[in-house]
Amino acid sequence: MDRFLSHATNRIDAKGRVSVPASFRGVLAKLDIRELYCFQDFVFPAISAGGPELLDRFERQIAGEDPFSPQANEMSLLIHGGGVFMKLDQEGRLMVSDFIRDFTGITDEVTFVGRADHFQLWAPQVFQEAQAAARQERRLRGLRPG
Amino acid sequence: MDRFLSHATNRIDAKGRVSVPASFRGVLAKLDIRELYCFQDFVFPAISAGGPELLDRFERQIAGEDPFSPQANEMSLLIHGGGVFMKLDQEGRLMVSDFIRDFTGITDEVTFVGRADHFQLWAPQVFQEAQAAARQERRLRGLRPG
DNA sequence: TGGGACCATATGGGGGTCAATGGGATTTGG
DNA sequence: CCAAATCCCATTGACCCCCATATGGTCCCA
Repeated sequence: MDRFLSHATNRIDAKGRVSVPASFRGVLAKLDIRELYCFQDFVFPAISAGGPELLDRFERQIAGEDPFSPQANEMSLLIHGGGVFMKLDQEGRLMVSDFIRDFTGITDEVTFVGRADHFQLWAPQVFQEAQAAARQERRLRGLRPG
Repeated sequence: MDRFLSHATNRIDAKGRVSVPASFRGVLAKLDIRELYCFQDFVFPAISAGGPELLDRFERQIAGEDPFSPQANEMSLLIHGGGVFMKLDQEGRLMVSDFIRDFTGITDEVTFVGRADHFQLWAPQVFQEAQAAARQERRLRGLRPG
């Protein structure tokens, strides 16, 4: 597998760590990603995580604008100020910091959600509801799959 | 790490000092920056800090304009009149002067915010609000990553 | 076909290391 | 000579390396 798919929920231990699903770790290994760039998602209350090239992509987008413009400044505030590099420990776990908890509402469990070229960290219940809402909206618009 | 990333909040002690996050100090060491050039941000109520070459860059931009133009005059007023050099003490702390407090509203805690080639000092709550506003604006514009 | 060996993943916790913080002592500058 | 800044040392707590245990699934063989 070469992309992040499906979702899984894992428990946070007493030290505040959580295991990244093995299938996701496999993708990370395959893409040779050793450090995760994590940032606060622009739409959902979730943390998005992917390789450093995610940040590169954002920075290229900024570079296209006037560097002194308020738009560029705002964008930097989000992707630099709102982003972190994180490392997994030897067992493939990551620390669930306040940076993550405050933004997502995560307390004792994390739902990992695959998004092809990156994955996300959600509070389980929030994810369920967002998914249900998305399904509902799709139904209303008549955009059924198949 | 070769650039300033993420954010962290530290407490100001009884003597008015605050620790610069270790990850930021690591970047400073890597770039061999011993003295910080600090100035009042052009957009947000925050103090920006970086190496002396930041000032050089501003001065080069001024040099490119008519030296007697209102723009050049204004720019100089901001980067010269609104800028200072600061040093860290042996433990990597800096004094939070009135220069910083008055402009940012900082009282007893400082949020350090990475901005790639420099970092900023914010009042924690002001930063939270500015970031939320930036995210909201981005959402309205419909600019998704990728 | 059912039981059990085997394996991979998730989880728990000890202990060392380093960063953040607090405060006394000394120097510096006005 | 006084106030503020800096040096130096101590304490606390968070994070990370390392090893141990639990849990669930698969495969093989009787």
